[in-house]
Amino acid sequence: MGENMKLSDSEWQVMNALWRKHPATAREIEQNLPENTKWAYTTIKTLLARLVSKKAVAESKNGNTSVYEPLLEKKQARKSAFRTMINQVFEGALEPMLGLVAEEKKLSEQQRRLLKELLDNEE
Amino acid sequence: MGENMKLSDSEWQVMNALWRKHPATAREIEQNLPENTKWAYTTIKTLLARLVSKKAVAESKNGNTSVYEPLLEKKQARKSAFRTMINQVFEGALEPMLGLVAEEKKLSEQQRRLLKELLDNEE
DNA sequence: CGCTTGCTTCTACAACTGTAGTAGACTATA
DNA sequence: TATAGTCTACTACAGTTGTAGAAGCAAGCG
Repeated sequence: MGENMKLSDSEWQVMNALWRKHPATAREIEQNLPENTKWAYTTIKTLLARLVSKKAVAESKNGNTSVYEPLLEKKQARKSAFRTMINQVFEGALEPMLGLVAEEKKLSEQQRRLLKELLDNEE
Repeated sequence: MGENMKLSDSEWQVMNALWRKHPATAREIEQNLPENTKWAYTTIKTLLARLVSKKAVAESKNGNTSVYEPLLEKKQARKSAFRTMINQVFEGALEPMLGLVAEEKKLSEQQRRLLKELLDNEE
């Protein structure tokens, strides 16, 4: 079944908004987009239509208004994007990616130490 | 300078081959593509031309033959793809991504334990 | 009832991608 | 020198993506 779904950058924005709150109308989705994302309303509708035809989103009517619901699950989508990246960007190896994680500012010393350890007794 | 480089799927394949061995001619790159990737030679040339115009790759001539060299560094490219994914797919948070890593088959029990630990003493 | 508002469906259109084919140039070879 | 092989530079062309405008229809308002 529809697992190997490929979302474009803009589609991710919309899906993220929809996962955040759903079911949702296009207007509500608009509200849930990141601050810096300002699209014409019809742009959002276009993206939604594309997602519907991909079967990533379900559309139903409440009167004249469309109400959207994710069909694709967030976890599923994330996992698939993650795998794709590991394969394409890191040529299938987790370690180099974890190496980048270890460089992240956000980590505490504690975490960084654990991650190092994890990577070390790798080789 | 040119850091926020965006590579397409096919371009990643080419860059990976080029990083693996360089400088390289188009023929050599062809050799270094994954087994399952069989492109017409001119397809590779087209992709290389696009990468050259993006300044991800440098082209020089050896006689009549073009020789390519990466300009974009692998680590740089990886980091940037990684960041993009964290932001777009994981909405800026590392932990859910590490959660996926923890589910990976490839990890040893040992590693998985460390990763869990790392994630736990998070919040 | 005509106007404003809000939502919908269609249509648009350029840039980017995936994937080549073609024709011209040069070289080694029979 | 005619022929085959290998490059290169151009051209092609459909599908995807980003981003939206236009026009049509229903509901509330004055």
